[in-house]
Amino acid sequence: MEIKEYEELIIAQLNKVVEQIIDKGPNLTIAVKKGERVGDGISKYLENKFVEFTKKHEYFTDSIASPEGKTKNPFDVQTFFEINNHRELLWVDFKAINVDNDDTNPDSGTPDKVLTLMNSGYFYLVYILVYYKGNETGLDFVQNNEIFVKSYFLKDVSSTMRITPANQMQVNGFEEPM
Amino acid sequence: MEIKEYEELIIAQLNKVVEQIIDKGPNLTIAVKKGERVGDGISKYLENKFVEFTKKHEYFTDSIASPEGKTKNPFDVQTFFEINNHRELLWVDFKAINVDNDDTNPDSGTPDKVLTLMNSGYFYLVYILVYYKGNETGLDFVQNNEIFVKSYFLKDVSSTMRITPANQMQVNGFEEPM
Amino acid sequence: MEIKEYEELIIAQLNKVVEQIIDKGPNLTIAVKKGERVGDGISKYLENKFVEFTKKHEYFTDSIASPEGKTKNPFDVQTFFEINNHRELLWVDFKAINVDNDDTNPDSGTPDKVLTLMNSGYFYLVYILVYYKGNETGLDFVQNNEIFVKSYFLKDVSSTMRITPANQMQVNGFEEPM
DNA sequence: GGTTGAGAACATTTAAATGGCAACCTC
DNA sequence: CGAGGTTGCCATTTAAATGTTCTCAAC
Ligand SMILES: [Mg+2]
Ligand SMILES: [Mg+2]
Ligand SMILES: [Mg+2]
Repeated sequence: MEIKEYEELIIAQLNKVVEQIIDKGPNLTIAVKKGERVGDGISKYLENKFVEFTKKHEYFTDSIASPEGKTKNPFDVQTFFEINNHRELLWVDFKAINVDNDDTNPDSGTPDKVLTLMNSGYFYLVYILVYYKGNETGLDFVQNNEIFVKSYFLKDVSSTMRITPANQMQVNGFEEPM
Repeated sequence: MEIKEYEELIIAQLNKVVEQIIDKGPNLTIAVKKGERVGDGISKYLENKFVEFTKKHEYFTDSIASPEGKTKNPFDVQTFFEINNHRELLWVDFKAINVDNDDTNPDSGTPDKVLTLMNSGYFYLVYILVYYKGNETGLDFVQNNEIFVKSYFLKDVSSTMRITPANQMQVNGFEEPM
Repeated sequence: MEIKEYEELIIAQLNKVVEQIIDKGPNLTIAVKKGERVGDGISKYLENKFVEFTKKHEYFTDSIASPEGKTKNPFDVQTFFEINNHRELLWVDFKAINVDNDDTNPDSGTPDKVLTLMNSGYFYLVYILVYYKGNETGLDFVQNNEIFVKSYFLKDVSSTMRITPANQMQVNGFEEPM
């Protein structure tokens, strides 16, 4: 299999898992007041669900969520993508975007962890973006450009990516990957 | 009145307002999973209550909460302390500390806003610390060293205060002011 | 001395300082792609040089550059113009214009830009325009209509001008608008 | 005198928005 | 061509934890 197909398969499978999570539970009871940001709670929800939904999966194995209380953990989910005796480690970073706000440029991880990951022989850091809106009692996952979930690899991030003084990669939440 | 007494009166009155808020509503329905940080939601709650509780107040007037959606606003609450025809503007910054966590060193505002405030002829930036713990359905405000609320002025902050690369003042949440 | 002459002298002296800066270093190693803007970098360069070049100066004293990171700072450089025991505070704002970009038009376009800003409530005293072009390794300062530097003297800063707690400039204001 | 442990002090990382400004686009 | 609005790009600020390093005291 070509590398390109292989990578596309990973992305497609990740999208599918998270789409299923959203499909089974399209709203959460996490309250969102206007202008409030609840990324932390949404991420924890998706992390746990991801692990649950990949307990038995055609491609993903050994998924773990970011450990409780580890507020500086380098991944939200770690999982392995397995195909034809090849086993690829993935670090997933969820981004939860409130589409009622004007714009967003989330911190996207320290660049240092890219090195950590590569030194351990792996490569793939993946962002998974989800979109939401507050309602009276909590929040709904919603579509952006007709999709609920957008996954892409750090290696494909837009060239407008930059490093902030806090040593975080940063890229606009609506910027297309390459 | 001496400056010292005057300042002590401000602090005592601030503590009293927030103690009353907590007394009337000692728990919130904001869910706190272990290791999660819900400072944003707690701050918004306290901001609105502070405004409500100082609508008619012996000392505080014209309180306003941080405007909705302004995620970069320099204060959580702005209020005026009035006594003997003297009117003092205060900028309040709430800090919500989860006592189940090991430690905390919250970002405490950009140092640049100190100059902004001074240029406009004012001086008093106040931190108001509250403590909480998650429970099954939400959170309880709790005591730390037998107090629910600790207020102090930026000018009295511990000398261990430092500036982070993100241009935020930082100080340990349990550090005593001078 | 007439006001008009006085103002012309200030402008002439400002132009001279910046012309000297450009003369001593006619190119920078700041990379410029077409359509990109590097105003920030050029401004920082000119600010520091301006302070350096007016350390000992016939007319300018006590020059300071804008504090690092303060985007809301009302000036790029603050300096004092001294003549005959008269001391005038000047706030300088640099504008860097890439002549390769589509909008650039000599003479009339640029002053309009400046007036627009002024009408929208900005209050800078002097704008100093410099022109540049990208090259292979960085950028060159260039002439526009045979001049390297163009300064516009806008209007006096009223003594009632101040920065409000909401971080806005205000003239003749009484209460803080939010 | 060196080692260990504890505590203090500080650095780093995590959650995601708004705000500013030059360049571009449209009429 | 000019005016006005929009877009793209980046900087800054906001929510609060853990983790590392240094210092000092006790053994
Ligand atoms: Mg994440
Ligand atoms: Mg606060
Ligand atoms: Mg400028």
